[in-house]
Amino acid sequence: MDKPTRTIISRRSRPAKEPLSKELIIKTALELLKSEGPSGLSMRKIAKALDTGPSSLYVYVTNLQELSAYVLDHGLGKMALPDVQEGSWKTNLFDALNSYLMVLYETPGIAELALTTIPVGPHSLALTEYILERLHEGGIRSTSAAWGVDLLLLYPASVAFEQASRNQKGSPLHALTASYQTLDASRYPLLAGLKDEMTSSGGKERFHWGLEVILQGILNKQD
Amino acid sequence: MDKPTRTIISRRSRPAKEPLSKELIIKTALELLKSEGPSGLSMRKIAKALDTGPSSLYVYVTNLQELSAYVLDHGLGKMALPDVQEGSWKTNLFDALNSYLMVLYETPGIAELALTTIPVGPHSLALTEYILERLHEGGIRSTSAAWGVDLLLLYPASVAFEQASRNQKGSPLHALTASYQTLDASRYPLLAGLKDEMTSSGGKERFHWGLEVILQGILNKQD
DNA sequence: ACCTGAACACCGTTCAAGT
DNA sequence: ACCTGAACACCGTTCAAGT
Repeated sequence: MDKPTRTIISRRSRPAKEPLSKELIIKTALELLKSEGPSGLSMRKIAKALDTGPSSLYVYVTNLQELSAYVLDHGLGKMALPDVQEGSWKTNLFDALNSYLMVLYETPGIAELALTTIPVGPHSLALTEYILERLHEGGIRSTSAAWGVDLLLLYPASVAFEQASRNQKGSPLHALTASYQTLDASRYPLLAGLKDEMTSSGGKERFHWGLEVILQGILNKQD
Repeated sequence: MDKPTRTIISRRSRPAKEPLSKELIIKTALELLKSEGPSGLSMRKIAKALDTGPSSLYVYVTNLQELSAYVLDHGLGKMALPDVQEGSWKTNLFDALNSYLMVLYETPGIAELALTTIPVGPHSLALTEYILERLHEGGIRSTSAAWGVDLLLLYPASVAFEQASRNQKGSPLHALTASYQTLDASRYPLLAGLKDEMTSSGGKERFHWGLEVILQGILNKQD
């Protein structure tokens, strides 16, 4: 996350303005994403925050898409992957994915990136590798493992993103809730009957349930 | 929902230019989304296609977000939900989700909407209700059913969206593939070993596998 | 009631020009 | 080599003004 080595440099000639760098751009972008949400992630806003023009950023970064991938990975740096020595493979797997979820909750903009950006970068890869290791320990390997990771990573991202959409005030949540309230019970009887279960985010319990479902399914399929 | 009464009007005075309407706007928007992809879904482009200014659209539609929800639902109108009389609940469930997937494949822009837009509207609701019915037939109900639908709907959308990202040429696919090729086998040994399975889209087989996993998981969890 | 022009406040990206 | 100003080609949304 932090690079404390940098602070030692401190040339006297420049008062506060650090020189531009890829690292600094990514960090600034992530801060903007945290403070302003998805719309904060714009070349122009990042440039302004760094006190330059937008064109200056293109020296360090190819385009916004690439920058977004870096920001995603940088954000994932906060994850805590549990010590392998401590618990069962399953506990560790769940804890890792929970840590992933927490990062996505904390900075909802990252959840959107996780869903729409292809995760390259060391932290994404480390998480994937970690999950593959746990699945391997649990006896799940090869194709099952490869396809399973996808499912296991997708779920937290979508849960976090849905939450984020729900918390936006201007968003279509109102439309959704309104629509569920108005639900024509004769046309959609089951949906109408389950509307409370569907609308409620469900919290930790629901998330855990989903992971269990996926994992049980994977285990079941290969026997 | 739909106002079919309108078609009867047909005044001779206007040669080809239909009068503006919510329906027409949604249809035009969907065509643009099909032909130009996600960037085609813009108020200005829709307006231009309808030979007006963007401000005219706001008479019929609150904003782009709301319009997107309508476009999503309109696109889902092409789904074919299998006749309940014919097959087992499981076959019907899989066929319905496959039909959903096909619509999303055909118009990749819709996949992105499915992932980022809260699905209100008759066709979305009909699909949800249909799935709940099949699950009910299969003995899955209440909370399991409510939470399960979420998982079952999420999966096709993400599969289609991933595919769409993969097929974009300018996209980070290159970066992904390159990154997977360059994968440091000593740092991420399992990932490196599975890179072919992970990169390949896998097609129908993989999709079916994923649905089975989710369904098996749900069935397993409630016993 | 419906439509429009023009404006406001934004975007990403490029490129010639400066230091 | 690095940075910048200015421009290009776009956005969504609003609103006074017209018919």
